[in-house]
Amino acid sequence: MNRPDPDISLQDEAARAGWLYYVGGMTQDQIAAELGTSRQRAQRLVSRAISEGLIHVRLNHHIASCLALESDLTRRFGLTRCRVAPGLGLGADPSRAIAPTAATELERYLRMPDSKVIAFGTGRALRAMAEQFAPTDARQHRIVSLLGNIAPDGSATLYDVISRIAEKLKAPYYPMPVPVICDTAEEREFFMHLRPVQAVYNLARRADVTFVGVGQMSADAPLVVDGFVTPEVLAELQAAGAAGEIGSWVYDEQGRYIDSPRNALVGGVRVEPGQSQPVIAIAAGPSKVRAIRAAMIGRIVNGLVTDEATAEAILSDA
Amino acid sequence: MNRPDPDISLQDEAARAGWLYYVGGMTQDQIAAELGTSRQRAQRLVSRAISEGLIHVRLNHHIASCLALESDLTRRFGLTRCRVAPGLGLGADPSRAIAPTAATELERYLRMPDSKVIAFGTGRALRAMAEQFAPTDARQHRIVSLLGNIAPDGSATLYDVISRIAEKLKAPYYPMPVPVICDTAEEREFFMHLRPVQAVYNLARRADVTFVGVGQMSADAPLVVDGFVTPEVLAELQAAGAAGEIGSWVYDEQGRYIDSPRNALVGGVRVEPGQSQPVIAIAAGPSKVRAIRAAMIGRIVNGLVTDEATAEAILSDA
DNA sequence: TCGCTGAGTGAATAATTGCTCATATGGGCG
DNA sequence: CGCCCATATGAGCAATTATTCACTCAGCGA
Repeated sequence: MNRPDPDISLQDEAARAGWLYYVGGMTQDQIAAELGTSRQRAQRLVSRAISEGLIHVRLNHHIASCLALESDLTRRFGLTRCRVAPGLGLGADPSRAIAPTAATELERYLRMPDSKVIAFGTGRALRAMAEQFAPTDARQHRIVSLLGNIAPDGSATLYDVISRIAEKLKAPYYPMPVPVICDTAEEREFFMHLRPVQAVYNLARRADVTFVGVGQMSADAPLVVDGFVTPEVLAELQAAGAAGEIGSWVYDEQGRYIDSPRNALVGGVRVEPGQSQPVIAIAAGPSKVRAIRAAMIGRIVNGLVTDEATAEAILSDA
Repeated sequence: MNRPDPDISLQDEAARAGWLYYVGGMTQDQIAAELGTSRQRAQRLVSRAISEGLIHVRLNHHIASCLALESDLTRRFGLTRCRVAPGLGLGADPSRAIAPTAATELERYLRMPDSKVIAFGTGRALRAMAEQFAPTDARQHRIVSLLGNIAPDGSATLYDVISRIAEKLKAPYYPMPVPVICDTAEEREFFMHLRPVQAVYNLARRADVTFVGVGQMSADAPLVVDGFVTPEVLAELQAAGAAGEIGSWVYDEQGRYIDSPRNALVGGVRVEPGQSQPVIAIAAGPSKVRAIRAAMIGRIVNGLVTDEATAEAILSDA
């Protein structure tokens, strides 16, 4: 990722190949000639340009049915922002489908010339968004994490959405140096009262805009998959009426945070319902329908980026 | 272009096919299945999505050599903005190469929340830009033309860059209802003193940002190609030291407007040198090198979007 | 009504692309 | 010093995509 020279020029070459291919509409043979290399290599450069996210493809047309869903959702749940991306069909990863749309939404805020505090949760969808948006110089903003970055096993790599984003923007960023989930209430107290944690905490609470993922509470819950809760605890939460989770804080069908000892151990900021600033959920997929709807009912979030199938499901069940 | 229903849903379908193809990475067979149509048709939808500009491809990586050229140009000519797009190789239309980059530049201003007056010249490059940028709701801005829109033969179609842009933005726009080039000085006087013309004129003069094309004065001059001046007049202008033209106003090697009777007949606004607001030239191609350099020397423009080959040529001759 | 035009369609085919495999290269490490 | 692993390369081939062609059909003016 950051070896000094050869990698840089390789990226340059890949970017150029991608440019010639997609913008110039040239064939790989022509590109090979242009770059003075073999067709093989040209092909590999182009595919690298895609896989490394050097090339962006966006849709420049609001498909009517998506627009209709957006306005239905906005009306139904009183949202301030709503974007529905066309679905990619069954079997495709919904996170990927919404990533470009989410990235566009993020860029809206990044363009603003005055300094904003932008807060992020975690999750696949946010990561995909982070990979999609175009690097800009947006150092006027501050990027802050809502969640602790200390995982149970010590590895923090899974959750560095914000560092990726901040690097692309050259903006200062504030990770939350606490465990995602503490072992005891005392431990949580201890961490949350540390001076630097307080600073980040306050920054995150007064964020001008917040982007969050939404976790479902079914068997495939990210909390379980990523090892933050055991299946047993999940069962308890389900019994207590859990419908979804945002930043590890679990809420019920009405979007009210549930009163569980488990919630009391979560490090990081709890997104409070009914905010006036935008709180935008980036989430899609059949298993998340219930969780997303509950979050909107409880007004934990007031904005949504999702895909067509999910939007339909949310509306039809409602 | 605007038949009522079938065309709309066709565009929708094309957009969806393009989305599935480029974002979803699906094969045309899969798309055909998804859309319930033949592979043939899927292929045609995808290619339509491209040709109608529904799909946008952008490069998410600053190629090192382009960055270097940008900073060289900025330093050398004291520019406020400069973007250099990677070239598309010999034989390709340079306007197309710079269009996506120019569109990105335009979008920078469109995102601004407070109302701006944005002025446009004409030309192939601007047209290409207009086709590339993403429609947004930016009705806070006003779009104004620098040039007259009455062509010698009465046809105005070639020069409706601004209406296309304004439509995409749903923004109000102000064409300049005067001839591009008047027959006599009296005619020009007459037109320019009409009340509505005055209004547009004043709007254009105080534009917050201006985008212009740059015309060369060689044998392939756009002024001649488009029939605004005869080859004889061109020869006169060349003899008078003409180096280039912006909005039909002809200037010399030092970027000073030349004192020719021909210039006195041009309808529309003359972009004055040394503006503090951004005046951005969108231009590339070997034959324009001299014209672009002169415009920057004379500070008629203080920003530039061009391609690699042109940037190199401008710097090497300087 | 008829014939024309222009856009759209499927089939066939040519061109292009992506993948696999066998092989080379080169730095790190015992 | 030599081995090994990771990575890059070119060839060949299968899959995918673009284009051409012959045909249909709706719209339209004579």
